[in-house]
Amino acid sequence: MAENQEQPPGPPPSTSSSPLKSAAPPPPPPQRPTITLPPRSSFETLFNSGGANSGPGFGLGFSPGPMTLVSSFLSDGEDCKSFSQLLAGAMSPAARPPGFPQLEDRGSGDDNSDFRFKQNRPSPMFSVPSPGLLDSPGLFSPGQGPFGMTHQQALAQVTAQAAQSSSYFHIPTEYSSSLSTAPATSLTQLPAFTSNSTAPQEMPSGPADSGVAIKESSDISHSDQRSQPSSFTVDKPNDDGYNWRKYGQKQVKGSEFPRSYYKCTHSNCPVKKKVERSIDGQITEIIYKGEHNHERPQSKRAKDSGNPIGNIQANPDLASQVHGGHLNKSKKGQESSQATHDHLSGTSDSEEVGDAETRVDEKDEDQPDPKRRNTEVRAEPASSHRTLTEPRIIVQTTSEVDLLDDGYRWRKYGQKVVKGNPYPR
DNA sequence: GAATTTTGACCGAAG
DNA sequence: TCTTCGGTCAAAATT
Repeated sequence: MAENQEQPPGPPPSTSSSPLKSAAPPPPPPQRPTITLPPRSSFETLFNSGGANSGPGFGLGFSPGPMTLVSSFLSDGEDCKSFSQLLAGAMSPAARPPGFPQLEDRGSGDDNSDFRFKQNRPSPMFSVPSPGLLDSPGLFSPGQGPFGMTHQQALAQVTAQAAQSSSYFHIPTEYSSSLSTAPATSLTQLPAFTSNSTAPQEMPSGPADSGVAIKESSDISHSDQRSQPSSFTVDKPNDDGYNWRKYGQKQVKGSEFPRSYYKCTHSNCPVKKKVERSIDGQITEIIYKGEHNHERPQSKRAKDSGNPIGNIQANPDLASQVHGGHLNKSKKGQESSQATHDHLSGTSDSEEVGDAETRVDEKDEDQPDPKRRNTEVRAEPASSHRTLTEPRIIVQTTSEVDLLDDGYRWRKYGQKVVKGNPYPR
């Protein structure tokens, strides 16, 4: 993570839009305020912090004070500027357009080739505490604007937000103590996706996979993945306890990352999932479709592993709580509800989240197969800066519900006999 | 030899 | 009707 954030936001190579090339070390920007995060990652800290006070595996004592977080941003800063300076630099509209997350600005010469990079990458400065900071009405309220407050106020805001964000990383005792012992079924509630989101959603409720592996990917960022033991790195999309077979890969337009298509290898199991991952293997988006019609196969790793991580890997519900779900529970809850609110209110113009959901949902619900009804649940930061460490999770369930009996009124506008399908659409 | 992954081609939907 | 694009297939390659 730190590496990512330390990555100088210089202009991309002039002629290529390749993300690989864009990762090449550009010359350091001369005057941009940069904040170098401590080498210890949040995730690593999570597992190591607390020392004697922390529980096994997960740092029960991990609850850095707000100033710890704030100061951690500053302590290793290359420029050793004052916080006020940093704030001024980071928040200056002269240096930052309203979108703000342009600390990784590729420079004025940047063309659209890397727009996704800018769009999806978090601000290095604020990605660690929480992208929620980006949504802080105090810091970035469009109404007030970044200059509606003094630096002291901004500092207070950041401090408060950091304190709030620190709670994201606090794992309740019951979770941490049950990590190695709790059966999968004991943690079937889906944080963030169910408890806090008010969006119309239909969580998978199949016999075996009521949770539909909300998250199996590592939320560990780049440097985290490198620094963590291999058991921490969940780089295969089949670590949710189910067995998947990749049946395709495609470069999707609009995405710089290839999308992989997986099927559940269980016989007659219709579940598929699409995984988008970045070049370095980090999952940026997962879309589940369907429901497992079988029990989750026993994970060898889960059985063999004595450490809680093994169980986490085999337990997507738990993983979702530890990797993303609980760690991001509050955050994602906010984000999800925010997105939902924006979606429902139709007033948001900041992000395609709501609209995209609507589009996809309607599209899916309008699928020709009358028995198919897909509900998509996305957990995505309300801010438009989905991070690599927070892969977008989309769950599309397929249930045996009559499409035409979904409470809406549908008008048939066409029918066609599809080749290979005896039934007209 | 089986299971899995890779990859180019194909198909259908949508504009 | 044509083009584009996402999803899937299936043969080859790999594990």
